[in-house]
Amino acid sequence: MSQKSYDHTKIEKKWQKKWLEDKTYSASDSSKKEKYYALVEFPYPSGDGLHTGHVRPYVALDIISRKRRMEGFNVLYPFGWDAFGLPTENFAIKTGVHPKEVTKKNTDNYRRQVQSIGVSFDWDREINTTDPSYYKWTQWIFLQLFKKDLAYKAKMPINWCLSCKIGLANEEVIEGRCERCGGETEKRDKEQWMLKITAHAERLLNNLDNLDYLEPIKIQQRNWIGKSEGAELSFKIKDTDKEIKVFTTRPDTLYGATYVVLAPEHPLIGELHTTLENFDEVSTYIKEASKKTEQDRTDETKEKTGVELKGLKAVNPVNREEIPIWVADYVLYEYGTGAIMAVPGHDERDYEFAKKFNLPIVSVIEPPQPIPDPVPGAPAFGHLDNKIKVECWTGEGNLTNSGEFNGISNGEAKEKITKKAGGELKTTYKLRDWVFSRQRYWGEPIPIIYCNKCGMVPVPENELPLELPDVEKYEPTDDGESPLANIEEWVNVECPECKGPAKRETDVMPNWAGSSWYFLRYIDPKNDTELASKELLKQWMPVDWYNGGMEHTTLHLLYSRFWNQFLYDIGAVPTEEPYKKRTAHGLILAEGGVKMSKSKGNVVNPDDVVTQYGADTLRVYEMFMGPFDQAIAWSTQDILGARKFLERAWGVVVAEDKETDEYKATLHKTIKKVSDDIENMDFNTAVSQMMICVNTFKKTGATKEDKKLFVQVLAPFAPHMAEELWEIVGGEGSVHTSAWPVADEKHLQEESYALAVQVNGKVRETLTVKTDTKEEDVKEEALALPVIKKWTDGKEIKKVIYVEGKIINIVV
RNA sequence: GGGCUAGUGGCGGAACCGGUAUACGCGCAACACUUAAAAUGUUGUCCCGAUUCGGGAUGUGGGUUCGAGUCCCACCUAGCCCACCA
Repeated sequence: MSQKSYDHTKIEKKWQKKWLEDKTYSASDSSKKEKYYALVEFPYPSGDGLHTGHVRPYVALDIISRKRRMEGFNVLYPFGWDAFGLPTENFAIKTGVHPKEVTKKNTDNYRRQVQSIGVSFDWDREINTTDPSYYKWTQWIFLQLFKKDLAYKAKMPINWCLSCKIGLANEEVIEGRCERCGGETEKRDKEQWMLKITAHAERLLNNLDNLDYLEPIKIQQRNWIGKSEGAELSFKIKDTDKEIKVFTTRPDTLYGATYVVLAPEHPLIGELHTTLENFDEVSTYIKEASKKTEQDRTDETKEKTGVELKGLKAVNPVNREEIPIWVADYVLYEYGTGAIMAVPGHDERDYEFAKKFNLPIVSVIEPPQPIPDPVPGAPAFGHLDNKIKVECWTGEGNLTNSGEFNGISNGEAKEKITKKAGGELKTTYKLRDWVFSRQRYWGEPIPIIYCNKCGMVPVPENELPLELPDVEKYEPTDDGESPLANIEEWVNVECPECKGPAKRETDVMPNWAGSSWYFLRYIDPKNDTELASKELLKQWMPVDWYNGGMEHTTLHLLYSRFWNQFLYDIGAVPTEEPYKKRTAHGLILAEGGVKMSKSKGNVVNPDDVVTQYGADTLRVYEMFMGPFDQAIAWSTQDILGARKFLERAWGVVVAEDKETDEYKATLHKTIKKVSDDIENMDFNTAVSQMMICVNTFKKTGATKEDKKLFVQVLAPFAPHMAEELWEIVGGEGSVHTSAWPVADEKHLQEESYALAVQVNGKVRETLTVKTDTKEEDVKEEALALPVIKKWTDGKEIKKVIYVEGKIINIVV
């Protein structure tokens, strides 16, 4: 009798143990089967433990991996830990416990939790970014970047987090605040390691066309890279030997430039301070601007500010006109050349600024008459109304007030005017180089040595890994240097080249480093001579399906594409792009639709659900709760529904076999729908179809062979229960290595169907029609129906529309 | 300000290419079983009117169509991403 009742605890323990022992989910490096590489983003093992939000993507790709195995693929579905990072370090600062120990504790807990959910990861390939045998290769990749001049040092106005005492990449500053701690940030000059991701901008952009990423992901990456084509022009500064370089997308409007604007950080301002008549006013303005976040500076709703550089004039390179120079914080130093030519007649921001400060507005492009209405997707007309549009025309048109260029189209004028001005056509990108150093402890040490004689010298590759030494205190020094700077015996080394005295770099890498290549290491996780063997890489790459959070679209996803492209260029990996297909999951919110957070006390621990209802219930619930790519609120009540479904499923399978075929159509429809839905990540409708199947079985009973088919379809979703049921119905081996069932077409074709009969588009009656009935016969039958007669009597039938298998519509 | 996504019962949601709106689940109600409760099972459950019939309803207002949740236009609301990109 015990076989008849569903005891999730016993069943789940039993099979998890067996799967681990049998290595049911190990990927084989020597299999003749076709490979399939499924990947989920490896987690940062925080002290809070696994989140219900982690479970959703892990289970989703687990379902795909399990289906692929049953379809005969050699599946690699690996897992690991992205364990460098600030929370662990901050915990160490507070408690003095070594980050290594904290990481060990956290990963052990995570591993236990992930294993309790029955995700079919290949645990033999587990990796950890903080393991020296792993970060040896992260450091190795850095050295290759350094050798190819893609890693360089630069004094950068970087974002400085006041509370973390750490430099942040632009990408890590969210609304002017530190992405990690939420603290205030300011701009500060600092020597930083930079990675030249911009060198790959064009490839990162172009390759997107041939990748199977969700469309919103592509759009977001394209916008982030932000390619724009224009020209670089130089304005001489009158009575000096200096000039201002500007970047413009509209060189055709050069005759309309009535002033030039520098970003507050622009070095020319300092260089010219002796000629400046109002230096005090200007430096006050600059100081104010440095306090503002980029967010504030670029907020369109805030009024523009600026100060004229009195005593200086710029000379327009085409008409020799002398125009004023301003400094204003709506111009960003990091973008383009940090200076613009302002054309208020044809640029909205310049127009607003000119209006406020009474600067001249010159029209050099004639708007077509009449001015067309805004077209969606056309160049911005923005918020300007029609009257203003005449004064500030941002669209296309022919040139006027432009000397020899009058009358030609502005498109044509771009190149010609650039040439005349002695400028250069240029493409710029919004994408900025990646600030790659952190003045912190818990990261990969940057393997560079500074020698007074030899300069920057890479640590010899045979000395890698350069291990992170133990420190007594984990806080950065007061001037913001890494805590490593305090360990003299580590810092002071011999120069590898001249053997003279030298010092180590004390900055460490950001935690994006380890995650930029981890998918390669899974392929050959224990290799000590290469980051992974070339043959194995060739066998497994690229990743066939990568799922992760939408929030990583512009950071991790771009960084790792960049690294992979670089490794491809130096011949270390076989594919230019790492991921063939990328999808994204929606967030899981707390009950009530708000974010789960520790401070709100509304975090759901998956352990509790697993204990009370079982892993299979948790899995089925998370797949059933709603569309996979959408954010959705947790509901404790609804978990019960998933559990009841599994109990009913258990019930119909252990029930006595019954010889009948009433259920066949439903069963085969289920096989087909679940198969298709998994591919489209429509897991919610796949589960609902299985529910329909169980409800049908409950009414009709089923044969042993057909129960097996159902158990196989259920297996990716509820692997433990399915394995137990497989044993009960006498299946051979493990259900997870059995062959994925195929729907029998014979049972999918129905003999007859219900046809809706409409009159004037309203359904009045349904008619049961045999599948192959001719159109005329159907029409005749429909018109003869008493209910339809009632609606058509005494009226003229104008038209009868017949859609096979669907409806018939009578128009009167 | 821009972009993207969405708005359907009391709730989560379903609806392929424009073709019977509300599948599936939760909740709720009644009934059965029970001394009772839980569990389970059965039935019902968009709204209005009067039953087997009729009318109305997919954020709002228009439009295209024999037919619109789905397509087009305008607007409202929410979420996410981006943000003076020269």
